[in-house]
Amino acid sequence: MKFSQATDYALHAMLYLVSEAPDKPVSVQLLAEKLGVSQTYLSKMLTKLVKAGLIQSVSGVNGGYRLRRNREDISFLDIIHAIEGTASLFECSFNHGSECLIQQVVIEAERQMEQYLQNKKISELAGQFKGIG
Amino acid sequence: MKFSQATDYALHAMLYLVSEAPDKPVSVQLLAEKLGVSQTYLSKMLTKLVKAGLIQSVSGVNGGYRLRRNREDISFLDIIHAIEGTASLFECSFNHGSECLIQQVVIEAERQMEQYLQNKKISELAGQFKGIG
DNA sequence: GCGTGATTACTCGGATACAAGATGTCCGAGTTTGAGCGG
DNA sequence: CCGCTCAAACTCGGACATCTTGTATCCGAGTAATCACGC
Repeated sequence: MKFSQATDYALHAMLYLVSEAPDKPVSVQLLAEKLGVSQTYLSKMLTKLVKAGLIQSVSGVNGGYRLRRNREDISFLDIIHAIEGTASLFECSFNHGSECLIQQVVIEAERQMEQYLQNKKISELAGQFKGIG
Repeated sequence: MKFSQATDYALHAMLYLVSEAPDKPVSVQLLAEKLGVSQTYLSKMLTKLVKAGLIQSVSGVNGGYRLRRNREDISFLDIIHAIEGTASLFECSFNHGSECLIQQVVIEAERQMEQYLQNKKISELAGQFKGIG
């Protein structure tokens, strides 16, 4: 039970895009260099963000990745869900009827966390962004 | 990013102890039979619960595991922390100064979830407990 | 009946095995821009 | 100067390798209650 490092990468990459390049596409190479991670692995995360509709890819020379939606609309939860998936964090493996009381409690707790992450927009941090390193 | 099945086992085992056997020790064998899981694996979880101080082991014949604390005091968070560990769910892997804004947001979200789980006691479900299967 | 030892029913911990997921690399294919070159 | 071709700079996707973690089993050691047995 831990957030993956991939989520960490994705959040920082999105913060960079929102802060430094609102409309110009940024290449994986540059982004990976700024974050200090490998291009190929980072590109996998960006692909997921594309599939989630958060950013779009621009192919060809001078291409790269660019924000798709309005910067104010992108929440932490959007990014986390794009990488980690939207499946519930808890699934009861016993088959007691249809509903497990324990599962209901844990899922409600999860909902508390997601609600907070939903209301928190990545753009709120953009002003204080001073670069990655 | 998912709760482990071990946590699922531990929560159900604790619910059983709180509901059905407030003071008599229950053997791993019986508990595993009730839950329908392997004894040896379940015993690993129970060991963790012992180390967390939630239950105590009674060795020898007619031994087993028994609640240690007051049943009303045991929260979901206690059990989850005993199995999953108390480490933060998110750790920024970049070294920008000392504090990462992204990390602060995620950790605050995590705190929201934990607060809910802390206030939710396992004994609240005991009344509606109808057995596992 | 009573003490002593053996048996039994438990927990405890380490070693091991296996599968799945996270992390990371490599490479070939497709796409767009732009430069070079011939007419 | 125009149009064609080709190279370069990108993304995209699959295949692969590796490492960690979760899941699970097995076994030997320790402990306490109880049973058996001899006195």
